[in-house]
Amino acid sequence: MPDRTEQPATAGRPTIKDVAAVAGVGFKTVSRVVNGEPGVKAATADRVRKAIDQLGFRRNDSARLLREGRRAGCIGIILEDLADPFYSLLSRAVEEVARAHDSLLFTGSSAEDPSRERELALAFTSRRVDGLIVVPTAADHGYLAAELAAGTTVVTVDRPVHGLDVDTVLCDNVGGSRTGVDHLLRQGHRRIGYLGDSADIFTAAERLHGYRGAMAGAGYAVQDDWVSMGPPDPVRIRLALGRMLVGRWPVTALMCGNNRTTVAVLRELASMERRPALVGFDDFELADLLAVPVTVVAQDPVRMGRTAAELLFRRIEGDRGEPQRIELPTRLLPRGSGEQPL
Amino acid sequence: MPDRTEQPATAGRPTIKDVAAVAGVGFKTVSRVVNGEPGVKAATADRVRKAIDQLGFRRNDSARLLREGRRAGCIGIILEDLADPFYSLLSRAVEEVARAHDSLLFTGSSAEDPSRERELALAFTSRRVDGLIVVPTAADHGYLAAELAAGTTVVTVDRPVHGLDVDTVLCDNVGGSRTGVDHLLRQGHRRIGYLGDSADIFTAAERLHGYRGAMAGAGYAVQDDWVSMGPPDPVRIRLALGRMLVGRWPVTALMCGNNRTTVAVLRELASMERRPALVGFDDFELADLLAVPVTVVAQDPVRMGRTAAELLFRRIEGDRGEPQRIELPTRLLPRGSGEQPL
DNA sequence: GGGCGAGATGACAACGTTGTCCTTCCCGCC
DNA sequence: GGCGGGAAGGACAACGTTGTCATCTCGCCC
Repeated sequence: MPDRTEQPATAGRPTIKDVAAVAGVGFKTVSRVVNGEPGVKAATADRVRKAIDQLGFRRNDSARLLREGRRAGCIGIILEDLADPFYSLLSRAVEEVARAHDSLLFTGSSAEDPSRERELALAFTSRRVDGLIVVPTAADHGYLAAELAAGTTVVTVDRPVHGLDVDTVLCDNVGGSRTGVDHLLRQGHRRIGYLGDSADIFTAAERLHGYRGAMAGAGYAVQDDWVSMGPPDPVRIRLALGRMLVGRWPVTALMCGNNRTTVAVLRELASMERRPALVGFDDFELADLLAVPVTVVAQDPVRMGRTAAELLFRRIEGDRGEPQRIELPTRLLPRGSGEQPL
Repeated sequence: MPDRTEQPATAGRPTIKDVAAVAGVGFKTVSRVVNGEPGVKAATADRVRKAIDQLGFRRNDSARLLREGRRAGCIGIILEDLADPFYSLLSRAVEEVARAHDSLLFTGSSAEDPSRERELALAFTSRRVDGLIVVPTAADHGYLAAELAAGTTVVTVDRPVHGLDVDTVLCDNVGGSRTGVDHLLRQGHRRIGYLGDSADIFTAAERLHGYRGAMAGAGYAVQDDWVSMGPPDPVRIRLALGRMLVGRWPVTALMCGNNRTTVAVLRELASMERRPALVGFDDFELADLLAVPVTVVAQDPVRMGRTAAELLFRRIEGDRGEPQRIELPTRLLPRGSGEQPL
């Protein structure tokens, strides 16, 4: 029969004091055993271990980390939407780096809502996370400056925050977009439409900028109707495409500003007769297996996430160098949709 | 000029004691102001608030939650791979429910490695998370039983754990798979191949079971060569397809066991001449826009995640009813690939 | 036999909060 | 003037750990 010499004082999980009572030692001795510190006789240690097993004790890391004070052993990531393949790949890469640094990962989706981003960031810093990776929404980030001043390590990824002196990992938005549009121009297209995300989002604005630059560089004017910026809402996309594709001089090619937009556009085009050439910013799964494989300007979300996380941990571990702004290259992947005859 | 009457004792973030020193009050008074408790004169409260702003104080929630002891305000989710669209949708839904319960979310990918799952689960419970949502790997879960006994609330999702008495949210794997195969049978197919994930994964085994049941139910034998189970590795898939599609009596249709497998199969088929009919388990983005739109048996990862999270929080909030096993329905979405002529 | 050093162990403070309870002060009333 | 009472605010313990230091117990050596 099991001998219950003592039983834990509380109803919750046992503490080292409960273990100590059962083992008949001082609670500091239990702490020593748990942490493998020297200075405990083998016999005593055995007794303690037996008590630990009997009670199912597990050290409370929150209490330990509070006491130790140095690090929390976790970081937080705030992004637009965890369900977006781009961000889920990015998160996964961050998670991997965190794991290598014995750190856990809080995730939170801002849904592009500044107040929600703020709420998440403050919740994370209130837990005293060691650092924060943020895909900043298009809003004032005064609150982040305050957290920064208070000592929270922050890295922004995918987008910068204007005026905030932190490490930032971006991709070459302007150049990538320009590359895509240049590619279409090389195929002979002159009337090229642009569909992008809301213009107040950094990446969207930058990529639009790249498009305009490419068009201007080649000496072609851009008509107002050819540009449509906003969330990847099917109705908006349909209307915009309608405007671009009708009339005497419809666009013959489209540049799409991100993966969500590209997919929405493809879906609309599927039920239309026109088949404009198309280049999308961001790669996406199955792009190569569509009826017309989609040419894209690919970024590397895994590399982006990994880079950001590595920067973050370097800071956490004490690096005090100048904040870095890393711009990752993009790659044009011609697959068919961007090489359609005029 | 700013009057620095006092300065915080430590280099780290200020505490209520630092605030108290600056405001010239006892630290309990600061606590009262921070928590909006009554019993503080307006003038005193103002002084405290000023000190809070001056120092950039933010309450340490870890310390608060340790002291309060009731809940940690966070849960953890352990899944196979955060980057898998199925799981990222599921996580996103969990996140949303957590948010509604003022809870943060730890995420961790097990990569189908039992020791990694265990490591994550123990790291989470060591932080005393309020609960755990687990997509269990195919391994012994004795350690989880111990956590359960110690009072951690656990819900498993997508797969059950044999012998563990916890809430579980599954989809109708056998029925869904059967529906898919029946659909192919109705089109006149008799030689139907099956490609699934490693057979030690619960869902993979169940779906295989559904396939065999459908075939047997219709009175058709299954040849050994027609079944291939394993990770969605391109080489394995290619070899398996090779075996199925050559010879005098090649299979005329394929059932694929999950989204990863379906995508891998589609990729291999793209470079082959044969075009067997195909039904996939799990829906995936763009399935409807492929050259041949893919017929799938769809589950609802968002609903699955939401259901699991709601169950979890019901438990956390005190529900002591019998553990539930919820089986969500699947839906056949005919799109073309499953309706190909024989 | 007494002193000493080393190893084993425990007592207690501290981490940053909140809960409990006590003290102080002021006011009004008899 | 004494007293009751309520508001304001502070002292202190506690949450579950770890760090610091004191104590205790040997065995050993002179």
